This record gives sequence, C-alpha cells and structure tokens, in this order.
Amino acid sequence: MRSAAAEDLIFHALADPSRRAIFESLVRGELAVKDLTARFDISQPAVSQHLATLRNAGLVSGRSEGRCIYYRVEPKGLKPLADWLSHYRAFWTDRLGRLDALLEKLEDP
Amino acid sequence: MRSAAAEDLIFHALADPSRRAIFESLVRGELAVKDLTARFDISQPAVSQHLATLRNAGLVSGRSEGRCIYYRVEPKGLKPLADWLSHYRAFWTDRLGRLDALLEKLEDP
DNA sequence: CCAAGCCATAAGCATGCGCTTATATCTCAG
DNA sequence: CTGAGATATAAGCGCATGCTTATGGCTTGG
Repeated sequence: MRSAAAEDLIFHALADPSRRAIFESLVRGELAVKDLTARFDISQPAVSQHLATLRNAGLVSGRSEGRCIYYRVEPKGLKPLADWLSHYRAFWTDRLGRLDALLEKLEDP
Repeated sequence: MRSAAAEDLIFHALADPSRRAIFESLVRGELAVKDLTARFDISQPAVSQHLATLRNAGLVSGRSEGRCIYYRVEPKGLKPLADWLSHYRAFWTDRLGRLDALLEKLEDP
C-alpha cells in the first residue's frame, strides 16, 4: 500500500556490516569505487551493489569525474534515523542535549 | 579494534518493519505477547520470534506475570544506536555549515 | 486434578539477500 | 581507432530470514 518509508531503507542499508563499513569509510572523505574495492575484500560488483543500496537510501551520492566515480556521504542522509531516534529521547539520558541541538539545526535551515 | 556486535544486532533488529512496529508499540507501555498478537496480523510464534530478536539486541525485556509475559522497552537499549549516530555529529555540523555558507554565497553575491 | 490459556521452540517452506563471475557501457591514453 | 581501466548491470548460487503450522512446557481457573 504505502511506499516504503525512509526508515525502512536506512535501517536496511545500515544493517549490513559491509555496507556500514563502506559508509564509515566515506565519512572521512570522497572515495572512488576502485578505492573501496581495494580496501574491502569483496569484488567490485559487490561494492557497487552496496553503494547502490546506500545511494537509494539517501545516505551517499556519487560524483562522476573522468573514468572514476567518487562517492561521498550525503549530509542529510541520516536525518530520518536521527528523527526516529529522537522520538524515544525519554528513554536515554546522556548525549541527549547535543543530539537535540543537532536535530534542530538540521530542521531549521 | 572496535567491536561492532551491538550495532549489528540493533540495526538488524530494527531493519524489519514488523519488528520496528512491535518495538514502537511497546514504547507506550508494557504489552503481553497476546496483545501484540492481537494487534498485528501475524501469528503468535512470529511475534515471539520478533520479540526474541529484539530481546537479544537488548532493546526489550520480558516480565513474567502469571500465564502472561509482559514485554517493555529497555531504556538503555537504543544507546549504542545513539552513540553510533552521534559519532557523525562533527561531520554533520561541518558539512551543513559549509552548505549554509554556500547557500548564502549563492543568494547574496 | 484437569482442561484451557499463554508462550516458546521446532520443522518446513518461500522469499530475499549478499556474493560471485560474466558482460555491456563509458572514458581516456596511445 | 584501438585497447585498457572503471563502473554498472545481469544471472546464478548458497544461505539467511520471516512466515506458517505443530507441539510441548507452564500457569491458572473451575
């Protein structure tokens, strides 16, 4: 009926350890597919498929330059996850203020 | 050598929409397995299996009372997820700051 | 004591997922 | 133009996953 929510795609994308590792690698800066293929012991198509899943979830984006495609983390990609998590702020106590401040900054452009 | 076992279990547990719905139902208060079985159109064993996954991830806990077992959200269960998310706080603020600067530059030449 | 309610586990089944190899596309070097 | 590098897509293969029905262990009401 209703199309899959952003939370579905994001949780599913981050549920896989390889995909989370790729995402965390991209946090430090842009990387081409060949770079990711070199540092993870999986084949290049596997990397491309993981990147497609992450991109479909809005977590990363690709920039084509010559023969290479450089991927980077999408800054607002984790916002739905932060929103979902903030809904349960009554259940934890620490780091809450900083997270709330961040959420407000994200919501108020 | 950072152990990512907790994140694995939590992301995997919350990746399934049924499990997330069960978790969100328990946020409002304790519910027995029979209550969850009544409100979701899946069988009772399916509910129990989802609860086992959530419990194994540290997200919920069960309290036995008579013939029923009441489940509730574990307050500190989402902390690893919040920690993982807050790890990118610097990245977010930095990127968004640069994005804001770029937007201002575009709007006000 | 006993029948019934509540729950967890087991077994089976269909589907999804992550990985592989093979191949097509696109770009640049020569 | 030709060949090589970089990437995406396709097809296939195990394996995990989510669901079902069936069953057994507890607990309580009568």
